[in-house]
Amino acid sequence: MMERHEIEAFLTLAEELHFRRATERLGLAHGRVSQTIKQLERRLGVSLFDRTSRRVALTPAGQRLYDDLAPAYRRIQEAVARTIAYGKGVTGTLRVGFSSQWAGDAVLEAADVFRGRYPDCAVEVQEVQLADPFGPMRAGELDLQLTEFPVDEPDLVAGPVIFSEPRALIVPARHPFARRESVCLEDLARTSLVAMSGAIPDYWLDYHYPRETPEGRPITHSASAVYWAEVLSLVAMGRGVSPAALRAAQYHGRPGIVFVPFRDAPPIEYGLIWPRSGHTARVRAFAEILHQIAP
Amino acid sequence: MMERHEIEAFLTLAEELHFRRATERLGLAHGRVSQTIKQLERRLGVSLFDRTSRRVALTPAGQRLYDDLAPAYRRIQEAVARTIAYGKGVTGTLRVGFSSQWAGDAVLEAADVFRGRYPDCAVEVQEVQLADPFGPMRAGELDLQLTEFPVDEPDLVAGPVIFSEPRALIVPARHPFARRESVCLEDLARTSLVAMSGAIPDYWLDYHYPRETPEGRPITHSASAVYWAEVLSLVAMGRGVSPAALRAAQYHGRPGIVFVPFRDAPPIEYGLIWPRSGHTARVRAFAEILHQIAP
DNA sequence: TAAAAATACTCCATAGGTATTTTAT
DNA sequence: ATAAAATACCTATGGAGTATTTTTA
Repeated sequence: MMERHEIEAFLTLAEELHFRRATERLGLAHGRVSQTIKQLERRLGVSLFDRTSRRVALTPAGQRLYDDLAPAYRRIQEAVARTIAYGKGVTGTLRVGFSSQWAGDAVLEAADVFRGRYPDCAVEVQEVQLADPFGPMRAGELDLQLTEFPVDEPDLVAGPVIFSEPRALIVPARHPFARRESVCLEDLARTSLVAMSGAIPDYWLDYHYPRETPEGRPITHSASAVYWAEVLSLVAMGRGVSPAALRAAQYHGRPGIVFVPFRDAPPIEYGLIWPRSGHTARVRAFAEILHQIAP
Repeated sequence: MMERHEIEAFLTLAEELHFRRATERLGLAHGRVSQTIKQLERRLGVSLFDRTSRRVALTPAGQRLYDDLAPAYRRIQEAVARTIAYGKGVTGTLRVGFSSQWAGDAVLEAADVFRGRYPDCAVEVQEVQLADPFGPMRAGELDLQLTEFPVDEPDLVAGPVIFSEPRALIVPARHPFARRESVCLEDLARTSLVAMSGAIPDYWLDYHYPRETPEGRPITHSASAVYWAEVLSLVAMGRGVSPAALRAAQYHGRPGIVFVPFRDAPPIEYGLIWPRSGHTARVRAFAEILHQIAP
């Protein structure tokens, strides 16, 4: 039979097709995977990889073993994870929120994996309005939320950044910027912004809808909106421009507006937040999955 | 994750529900399974078995782990076995013969298992006429044959006995023996035998259709047949009696004949034979399967 | 009190680390 | 000439063995 370390060395090498990378992925010392695979091949009596010092490829026998082994081993890993989860109490219901469609996509994908791994724990996913980003969580309706950073609230904890999105400026189609390849933050001084409003902390508004440029020029705000769709409408009506994630173009594209990438604005960062008193096993489990699938 | 030895200890204990038996089945020293399970439970953070010194039972978590783990681990074992088989060259086509229906049943059952375990090796099964038991093999048409012993041929190898069947005497329905509960070998002196004929060695005929009883009385032979159906017909016509496996009654019962068990004849033994030069990996693989499922 | 599981302690096989050599482009 | 795989050798973790103690029906 195959030992755990042999299975992992084999599967990893079969995926990487590169001894050094496989060894590093497994966190082992140089040469270890080479020895393990060699020993395995000796014992099974088949060569599993064709290799020179420049190229590593699966033999037919190796390919077949990989096809059979990979799903079975994954099932074992999941079974063990479920058992550990059972011990840690990953049961009940986990309610996860998201505040933009692309964050929602990531959450739904993670929820699928989560449901497979922890069948005793239900997951409910719901959207959170940007106008009141922390309301549902403070009302106890959410355990976890994937949302735009920065978040700095005394009763909430923010995890590490999960992913980040380049920023763009949404401008009316007839606006002079609409024909540009890109804009820069200083350009904001020559326009006025349509911002969000609602139960949003000042530090968040200042970050996403600044009042002055990096060089200190003032940025005027012409209008504010409670719903995201309102922002788009106001921009389309020529009432101003609005910064947003470039990726929003794919989700909220409509006639009358154009997305122009920023060439100097830092990307918008997205991460998980949860109540300070709510760092439960289910929250940790979901956060771990999201972290694995996000990059 | 779980190490191989942990998986095997867990699965075996889950099946035996008894530490000593599980330990013995695994061929380990006393106490080893206890320690392994304890360590596993500590690491997973769940108790997998409820146990006193009198009773061992799976916990719900243990039951779930078993249900998930057992099939996945079996798949890994099969994948590894297939890979080893591939290395040993269990590929191509294996042709297996049998010389009676009940041997055929065993061969077909083994062929099913074989096809699952060695998908790269085809199996062909065919019947061999008793009148020429070694012809097809000598003609190169068969790699392996499950047949009646004794077999003692210079160019063929006989493996161990796979199974054996009690003997009976087939008599005409109107024959005085037909009403008996059983017959003995000495009774043969008072009848005459319908025997097989053909390319059959003398030692085989003498064993199955003796010329004298254990006490030395002569046994007359009244007729001979080339096909087994012919033997039955001749007996039904009252031309004589014929020894056979008692189990033949279930396969070849027909009006006009009665099967009467022997109370003193040794059972007929069945085993595998193969060409002396043909002890290939496929032959070994099939023989091993047949040996496992036969008893 | 007897059968079974748990525990304490020892040993050694081997997984994993470090350093060097070989190979192929 | 160089990057990568193979090899040689060493170390130490932990799997397995032996002996003893604890538990419960």
